Amino acid sequence: MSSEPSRTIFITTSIPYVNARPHVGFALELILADATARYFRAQGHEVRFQTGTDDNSLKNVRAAAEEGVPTRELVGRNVARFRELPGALSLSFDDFVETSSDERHRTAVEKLWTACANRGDIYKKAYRGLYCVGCEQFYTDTELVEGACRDHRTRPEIVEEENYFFRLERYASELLGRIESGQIKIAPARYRNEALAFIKAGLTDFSISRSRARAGDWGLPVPGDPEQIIYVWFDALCNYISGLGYGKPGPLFQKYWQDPSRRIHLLGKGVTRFHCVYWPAILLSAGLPLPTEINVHGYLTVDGVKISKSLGNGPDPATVAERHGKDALRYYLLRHIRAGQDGDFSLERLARAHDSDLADQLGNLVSRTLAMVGRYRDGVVPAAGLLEPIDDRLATEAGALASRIGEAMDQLRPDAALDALFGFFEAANKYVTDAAPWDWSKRCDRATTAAEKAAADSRLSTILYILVESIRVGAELLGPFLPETSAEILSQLGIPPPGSGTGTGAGTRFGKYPPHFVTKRGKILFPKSA
RNA sequence: GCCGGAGUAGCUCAGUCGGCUAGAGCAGGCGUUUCAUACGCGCCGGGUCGGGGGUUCGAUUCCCUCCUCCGGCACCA
Repeated sequence: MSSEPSRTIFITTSIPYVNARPHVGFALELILADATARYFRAQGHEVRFQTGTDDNSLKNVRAAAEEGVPTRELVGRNVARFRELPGALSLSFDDFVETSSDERHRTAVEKLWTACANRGDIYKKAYRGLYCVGCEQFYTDTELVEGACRDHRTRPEIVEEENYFFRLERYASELLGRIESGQIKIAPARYRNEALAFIKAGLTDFSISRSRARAGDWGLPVPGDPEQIIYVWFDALCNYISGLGYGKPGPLFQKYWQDPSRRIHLLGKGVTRFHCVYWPAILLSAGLPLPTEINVHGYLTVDGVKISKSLGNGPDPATVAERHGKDALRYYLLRHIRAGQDGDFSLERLARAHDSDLADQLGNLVSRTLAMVGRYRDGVVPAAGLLEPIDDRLATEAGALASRIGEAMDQLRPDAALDALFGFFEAANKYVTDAAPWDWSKRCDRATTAAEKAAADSRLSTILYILVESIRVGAELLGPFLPETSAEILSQLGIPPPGSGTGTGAGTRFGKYPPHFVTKRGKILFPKSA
């Protein structure tokens, strides 16, 4: 195996606006990103995984107004809920950008604006629109009901204000080329097609500022024109580079934005246009590198019903994780919500996945194996003797696992990776049945000659070794997806925690771990409730 | 309206360039093992592959049409 050169990877989630507490829909994105980041780290890449919150959204202002609290207060309260997520969901992000309070962000946005302005891509133009005073919002004709605002039943007035515009049109052909050539890889393909169709339909310059009044006096002011607030999308998209210190470029920005092998954005299908069109155009204008991959996931329904932040019908991921287990939640979201597709979240299905996949297949496999090592070998893993075909088959499958998972993860497909992993655990369970170690133990006891006893004993040892080693390899590979479970299994196998022992990469190779280490039967994995 | 997806066993979905008796997982039924978290393993799926039409020796897979659902074109993870 040739060792791949170590490469750096930058991976982000989109940043949600914080008008409410986080729900499972966003947890999906965080967990997808986390598993991906952990996977690449385990592969020896230098990874920086960043997330954050979109504090400056007008939706936050509205939510605060409805509650009658200052925007700052509402944002602060909800940001805190998002910040609790890493512990609750085992997230391993390296940085968290709060757009309303992070100095790095403010300086980065200003710098980005200035860079685009210096390029001649920002200009002032009158914006005319139908404005509802009650909503403090502009509407298009189609959003109105018989010419009136549906909330206030009043006819909006025509309001005109000067805004700054971004010369999006200038970048149409360049964007087209970058996407068609695959320099920006957009997956699934339908979102790539949508972006292309959108660009081909003709791009028009878009407004990137609001009057201070229209922005609810919330957000970042335009450099040199404090009466204008920067449009929240220009602001929010910038978070990706502000966390790397774009405002004051240093080694971090160089390493993870200028030079990395991959810049990966994970996002939901609702915000593809901003990421596939606006954001790359802004970067082109500022003379910066573009994302290499834009990976789009679908939306979650809950028991078949659309999640709505304002309705608050999205389950709180922290609560679900606490009640059903973090790894059970991670597992459900990573495997049973198929990559790039919409999916349904239900506690029943989560419970079913927990019981039949995690407890019965994986947990029980570990349990029965350690029980046999305990009973037949006093907890000490024996060395293998000669391998029979049945042993070879499982060993071969174990040996191929890493590359199968690698193929899936290179396409950012944790669901496919877990398919492979759990298919392997299933094979290991079949192996137990077929190899029937208990038979060899009995044969050992009933043996009438020393040679017969030795043969049976050796066969039993081989089976146990194959089993333990299979579980070990599986557990190593499980790490990015179910970190706690992985660590617990390795610990029960008597393997020292990462950093002190098996290391990465080679640790997923079958047959590498030496025998004679002592297992420590621990707690039941995924205990079932009833 | 235009563009793009999707409609396959009770549920969730796979099905490469058209072709062996259309598959998997879950749920359910039957059987079986005993190392194990009553867990595992084996067997059981006659489903008009949304409807209709067409091309073809032959279509779930190509073409047309219709129906249903969803998304984009009109600032939601």
